[in-house]
Amino acid sequence: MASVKPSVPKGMRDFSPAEMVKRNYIFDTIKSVFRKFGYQQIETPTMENSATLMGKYGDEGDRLIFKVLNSGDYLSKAQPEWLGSTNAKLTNHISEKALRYDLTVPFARYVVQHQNDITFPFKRFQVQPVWRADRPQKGRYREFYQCDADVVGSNSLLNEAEFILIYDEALSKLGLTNFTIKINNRKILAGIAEIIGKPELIVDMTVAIDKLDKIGLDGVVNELLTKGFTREDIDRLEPVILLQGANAEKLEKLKTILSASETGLKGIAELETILSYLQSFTLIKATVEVDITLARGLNYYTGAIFEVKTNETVMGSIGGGGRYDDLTGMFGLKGLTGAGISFGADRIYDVLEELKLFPEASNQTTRVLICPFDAAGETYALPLLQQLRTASINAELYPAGAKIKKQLDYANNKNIPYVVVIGSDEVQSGQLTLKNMQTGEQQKLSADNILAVVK
RNA sequence: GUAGGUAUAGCUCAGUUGGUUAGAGCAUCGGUUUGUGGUACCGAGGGUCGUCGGUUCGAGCCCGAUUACUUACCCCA
Repeated sequence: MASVKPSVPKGMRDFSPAEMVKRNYIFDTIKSVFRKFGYQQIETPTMENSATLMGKYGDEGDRLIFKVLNSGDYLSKAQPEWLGSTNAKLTNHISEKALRYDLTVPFARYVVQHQNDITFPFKRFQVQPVWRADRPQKGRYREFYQCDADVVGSNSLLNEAEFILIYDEALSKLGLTNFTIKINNRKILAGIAEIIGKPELIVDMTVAIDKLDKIGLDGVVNELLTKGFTREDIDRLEPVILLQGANAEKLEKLKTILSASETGLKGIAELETILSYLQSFTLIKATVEVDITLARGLNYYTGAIFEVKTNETVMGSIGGGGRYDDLTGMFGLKGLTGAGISFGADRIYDVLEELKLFPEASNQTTRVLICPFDAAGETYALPLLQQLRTASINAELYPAGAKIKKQLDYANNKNIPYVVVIGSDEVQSGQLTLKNMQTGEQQKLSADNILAVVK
């Protein structure tokens, strides 16, 4: 067979042992916080039926879904007219499955499919990879992990307040000290579009004002003009998007501006309720900021929306979420409300790496390496090896036959702190040589004493 | 979908206005040291210079195409 240059597909990555230790540290931290707030873990399959996914993320989203080719000789069943039609239609015939694009839609499917077995409100979390056929760039991959927590069947705004507490606790535990949880409400955005008199352009409006801190006011104005807004519309919009002040202050001003919009006022009231819940709790490190320009792309959000940004480094958002009133409606279950949040674990990894926030000890896995000089030493070492493991000490035995130099190199590269050297002297005397790899000190000890020292 | 950048050893990269046998560091293996690592010294293996074509007496270098990777935009975690 011809040798193939080893490589992985675009936007996808291998993870080394050292990286996995750090990744698991992030996942474990987030999961433990989810559990603390009463969320239970589920998993869903890597692939969903295309029909489950398609149409849930907008046209742009559909384009970014990885489709999986049918098995078997699908072309033999092909009809001639398929080839003449659009790409999308042909795809429907030769691909019935697709890789999951996020965790929320599969979760909605799960809830509807298992509704009879679920006690509501149902609080679940899920940590799995998702795939997007996007152009990769910094902080964007084609395969990446999401850590989602969602609750369905409860319209209480306490859930939203708790999401903020979850963000605060998890990110603080990971060592971040300066991050902002931005909060907005889709109803407020709808109210603004209503007041301007262009409710049908709400999506274009939110996409444009979302870019305020990126392209500035002039950029936003230009984009709005190309999307069909007039000068007068923008004049009315400008005071809203430039709103300054403390959260309560912003909401008071908004009440005046949106006084004619019932929807808008409802959105404001919701935010006020969430903020009042938070007054009974103490946040560890997070700053909560009402940000009217926060939009979020997904079109199924209907109430509160969140986005988390770190202020210590340049990085896109590291988390987001919101409330969606009718996600399960797409699968035939009406009237079930839900809300959820997501952590972008891969981006959090990049941030912790950049800020050097990973704990130092996390790159040790094996605690003791036994280095035998010969086969006799190896045999002699076996009972000690088991004793160490029985005592819950991570231990390994370097197979006999290699030079000691090579064995110590191995211990070095794996960051193993203790080495036990066993040669003919040790076998004869029963006094084994224990070497501390950090200090270089050696001492002769019995097997029992070694256990006590390395413990 | 749009616009740039890059492609030379396992990895990170040098390589002069186009000139003879393409280099370094790291990594690997061996040795100095037959029972002791991280430092030092000596040595070895490893490259059809992404691919195809063109210009030229001569191309790693110039030109064209192509593929892959990458950055930014759109969109998004």
